[in-house]
Amino acid sequence: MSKDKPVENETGKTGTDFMHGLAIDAVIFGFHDHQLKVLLMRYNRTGVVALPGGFIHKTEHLNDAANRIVSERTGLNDIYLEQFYVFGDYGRSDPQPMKDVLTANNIKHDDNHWLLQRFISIGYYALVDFTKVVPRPDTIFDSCDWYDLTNIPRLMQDHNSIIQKALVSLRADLDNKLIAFNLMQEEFTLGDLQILYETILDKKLLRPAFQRKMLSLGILERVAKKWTGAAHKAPYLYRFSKNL
Amino acid sequence: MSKDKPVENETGKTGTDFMHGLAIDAVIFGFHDHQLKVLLMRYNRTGVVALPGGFIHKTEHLNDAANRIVSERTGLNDIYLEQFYVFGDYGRSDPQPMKDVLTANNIKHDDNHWLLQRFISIGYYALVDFTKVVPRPDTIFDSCDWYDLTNIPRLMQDHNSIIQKALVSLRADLDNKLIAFNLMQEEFTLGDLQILYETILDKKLLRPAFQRKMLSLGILERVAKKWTGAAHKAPYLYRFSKNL
DNA sequence: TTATTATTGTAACATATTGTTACAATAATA
DNA sequence: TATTATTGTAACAATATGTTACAATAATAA
Repeated sequence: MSKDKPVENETGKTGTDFMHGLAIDAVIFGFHDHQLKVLLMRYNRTGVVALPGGFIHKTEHLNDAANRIVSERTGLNDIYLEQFYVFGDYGRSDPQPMKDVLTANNIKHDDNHWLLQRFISIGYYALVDFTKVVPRPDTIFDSCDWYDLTNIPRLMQDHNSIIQKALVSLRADLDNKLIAFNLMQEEFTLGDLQILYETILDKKLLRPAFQRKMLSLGILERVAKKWTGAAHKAPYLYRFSKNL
Repeated sequence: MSKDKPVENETGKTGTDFMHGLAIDAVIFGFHDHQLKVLLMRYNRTGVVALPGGFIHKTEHLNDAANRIVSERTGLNDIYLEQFYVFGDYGRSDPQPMKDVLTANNIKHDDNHWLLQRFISIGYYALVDFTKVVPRPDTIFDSCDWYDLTNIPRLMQDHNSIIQKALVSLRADLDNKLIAFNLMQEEFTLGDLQILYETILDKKLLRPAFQRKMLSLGILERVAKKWTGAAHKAPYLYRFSKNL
């Protein structure tokens, strides 16, 4: 979980510290300004944009690797993470964009370089508090930033379809697991929460039914404080109750 | 998808045709005699029992590999398969049982043999028509048979917990996807179907509600024929309608 | 101070879904 | 032809969800 200078090993010629042929790609969702956001890496010289990802150390638990990768990019710990699919089609990874990046980074490589071989990639999605994230570039890509989900550029390899599948999984999980709160700040109004749900599900919800449902879950704690606001009744603030 | 004599390569010393460090484990569910069954491999000499599994050819799609592996063990094609989790803890695979199997099979190996290294395993579950399956052993394990889910022995590595996780996933999918039919024969009564649901979910269901729900799905086709039976009203036979 | 305005919290009712009881319709057997 | 066991489904009850309505604010403007 080093947030310091990345070690040489991570891009070295041998890469002997990592398992080969296996990668993790992370779809890190945030929510801000009525928009779902995804954290993406960009190599400015070539313009290649990709999902944050990484590899699994030879003695590292898979889920630990996913945590480490997401922590390194966001500066956060204890992140909500969910494995959602394994992308393993042969030929899914066109090596050319990575080749360009390596060249531009002055990393020696031939066509047998392990980063240019076939990878099977395990997809994780993460839900984070947008306001707490400090995006950090990695060894290979030199910028790391939020993109509106509705405005994702053409990404490296099959990363566009990975995002789509992550979104489908997030929607399916929304009703079963109680995970939307991971995208909110600590305290929020039911109105905020409704906008989040509407954005994720891409459909309008009726306020009374939504509030009734959320409150009946018994996982929201009403905070005594109220909102400072505008010319109308102030909404209550809630927080996710850890008492369950 | 060769159902013939397994090729030397599959267990050879080099295994160069397969991706290393990655495996597929398949939880193949069947249903018979009011019981959920799982297909398991056994090496009779050492008594090791394990899930059917296999590896991914270097140019093979991941999902194709899963299909191939399940087809090889069951003799079936067009099998319902679902990726459900990736098992990647370091140390999840105690190499000793596999070592014993290799030794007993007279396969030359030292501790660096690729089959004794760390594997990350992609879990698939399969739903098959029990009556259509012809279980086939593989290169390493010399028998392949059904076990009652309620009576699974101690399995190799973490395979017991893989089965548990598969069952949890199956239960979760049961309401969302319409997959239970894959465990039935072509024609079945609503009573049969209810017993299947009750067995999977491990709880009693009320008949009128269950029938109403199943019929309202609009995916069941009532077959004109009726059941030959006992001293009471004969139930209708249904089949899953492909017209949707 | 007192309307005005916009938005919140929630009651009240309507509709839909699911749970439960009841019973007529069989298909053999006695 | 009665008996028995089980099926198909109607009928009602209990919940859950969708919708309308409205009182309760929190600022602003008169």
